[in-house]
Amino acid sequence: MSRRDKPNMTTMEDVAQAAGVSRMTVSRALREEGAVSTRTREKILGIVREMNYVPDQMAGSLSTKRSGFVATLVPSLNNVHYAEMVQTLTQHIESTGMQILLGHTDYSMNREERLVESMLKRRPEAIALQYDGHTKRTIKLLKQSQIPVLELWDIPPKPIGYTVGFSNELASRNMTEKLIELGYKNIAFLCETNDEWTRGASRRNGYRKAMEAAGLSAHRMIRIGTPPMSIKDGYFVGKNIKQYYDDIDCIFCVSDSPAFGVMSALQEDGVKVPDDVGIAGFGNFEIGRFSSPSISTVVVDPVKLGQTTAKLVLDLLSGDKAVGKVKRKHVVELSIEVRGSTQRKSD
Amino acid sequence: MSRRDKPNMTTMEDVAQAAGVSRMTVSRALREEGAVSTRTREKILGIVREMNYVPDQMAGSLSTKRSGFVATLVPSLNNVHYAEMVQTLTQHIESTGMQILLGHTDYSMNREERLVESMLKRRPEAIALQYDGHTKRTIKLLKQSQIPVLELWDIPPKPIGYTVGFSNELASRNMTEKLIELGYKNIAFLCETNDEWTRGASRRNGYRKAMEAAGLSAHRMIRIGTPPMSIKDGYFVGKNIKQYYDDIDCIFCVSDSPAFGVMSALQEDGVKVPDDVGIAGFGNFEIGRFSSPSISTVVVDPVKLGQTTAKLVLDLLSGDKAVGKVKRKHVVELSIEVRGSTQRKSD
DNA sequence: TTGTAGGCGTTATCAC
DNA sequence: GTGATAACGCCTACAA
Repeated sequence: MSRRDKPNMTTMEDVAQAAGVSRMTVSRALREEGAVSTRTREKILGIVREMNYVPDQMAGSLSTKRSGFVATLVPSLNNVHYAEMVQTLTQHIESTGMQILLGHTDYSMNREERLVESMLKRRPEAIALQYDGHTKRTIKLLKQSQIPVLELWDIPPKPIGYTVGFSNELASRNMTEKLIELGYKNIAFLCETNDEWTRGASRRNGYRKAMEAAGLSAHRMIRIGTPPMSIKDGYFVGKNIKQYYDDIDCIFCVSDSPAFGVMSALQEDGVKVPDDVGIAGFGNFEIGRFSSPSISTVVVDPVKLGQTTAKLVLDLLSGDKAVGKVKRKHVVELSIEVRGSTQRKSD
Repeated sequence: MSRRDKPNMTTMEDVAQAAGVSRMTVSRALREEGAVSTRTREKILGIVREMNYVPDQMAGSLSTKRSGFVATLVPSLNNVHYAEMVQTLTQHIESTGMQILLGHTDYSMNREERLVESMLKRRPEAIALQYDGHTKRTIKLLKQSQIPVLELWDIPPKPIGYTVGFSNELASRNMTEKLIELGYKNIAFLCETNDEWTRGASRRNGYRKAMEAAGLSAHRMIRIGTPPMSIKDGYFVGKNIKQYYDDIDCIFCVSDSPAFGVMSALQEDGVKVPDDVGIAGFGNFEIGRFSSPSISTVVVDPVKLGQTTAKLVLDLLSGDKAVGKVKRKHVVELSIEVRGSTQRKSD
């Protein structure tokens, strides 16, 4: 028998016997569900503490059909935004006694599919995941799961259920317009090669549209590496910038990390930022706030996103009659922050 | 009835009926547990896919007494080290079909206690958590839980069960010795005020011992803020350095973040790093690698730590006869990386 | 206020 | 190779 037997995991029955009552009374006492005399309850709670009894929630859930789980999928934990969002979400969800079941997809739709399936086995009461494209099967599983599905960050073209996010395309377009307004013309866009990453695609589109709307050429597209793009990727591009285009006056990067990398490389080679070349990023990462010059960026607010998501989940699970009327699309605002890396001396 | 009824969540019984067999056969087919004819199995698996049946693992666990969970607690997700460690651990654990149940303590022992209790309700098969002091009750709960307890990162004075980590004190001592070797004498130590954070205390001790061993004074202790210490905290100290001590020639910081902050502030005020003042940090964070100058630091390897932890967990759960002989203390090596911020011109 | 009976969805066990 | 039955530990529903 390869199975580890917990010889004497104390059970509710044990507590009941020690207290001289039935399991039900213990169960009630533990859940502060009115109908227990104060005396009995106190006695029971005393014994519970003494025995360090910890109820088995799996058994409870099986009975109540409420797992107490909210499944959450992010592309990566190793990313301040996702980490912060998850922390915020967790705090709010935990305050109601529920727990987060967390997974990271590594930016892979297939891994996402596997994770969705394995999480669904835990019968979460809701699932929140980043929209970034899903496999057919993922979508089918989510739809059949009978639970609220929340897609986060980017706003999907065809949402499965609820949505909390913003338009990457719009944000990118706004930033590009800002750069144009600042006087840049030969703006390049730096992003990943991997098209599976639809977020990158949205941002690219925003750039392209802004450029075209201003009568500028959007052909300076530099693509390298796979998401998430790193400082190193940016550095490489910076060091070899001439081999891409030699008339660039500004580089808008799909994230702050490569933006920092590009900037460092250019500076090492004597290129002045922002005077010779402007640099902009996306995400408001620490490294762009504290670099010199600091890097202009699109600011997302992961805490806000986490709060909005939490509120939405709790509303949906509240059992309220009004659930049917919960708004399906929730928009979190973005803002553009212009910093030193694009503070061009007027020319 | 406030409870959401999943009207028709398909169950194993449904699959069984559709396949014209009993639940047990479905159960067996699903778990590739030998005794099912190939014909039957294929038929069943076909139906399972068709119906998009997802087994209820809570029910399964109740029966097998194996939850398939490994509980993991870290102080914060918003920290590259912990995030990376968790990702590594997750990947290894997932490959065996188990899942990570993750929580963050926000560096609070009380929050840790609450989390441990709520996780224990899920009957995890093992629990891995950062050692950083525990409440009495936490320790009691962990001991009674009957599952392997792994304390990570720092090595506790009195381990509860297994240990994977390093000695913060030793690492800090080594770095301080290195700084002395580089010619610094009036070395200050910058850390948090909050003593609950034993890691900070260990690092402080290492510094003190190295200084005293070299016949130097360890009185230049700057304490500010609560963990985790931020760039901002460091920046504040840098800006007001004269109000602390005016003869400092080197500042060893409890982490790279404040190290970066101190350095930025000093540089803004015309202090040359490393020539006037050397700066060292702890943790090998990105910001210290890419600052200029780059910041000398103690390098920890979260991936290694995650791997070691995963292997240990899997060994312990393997049901192998040799479990009794598994080593209890696992050490992950640290290294000192000397960078620009302490490359003093010989004097 | 408390207790009894039965079931949640799965698997262990033993019989066929 | 397959099925019937009895758990797993808790909670719902109803009875007292």
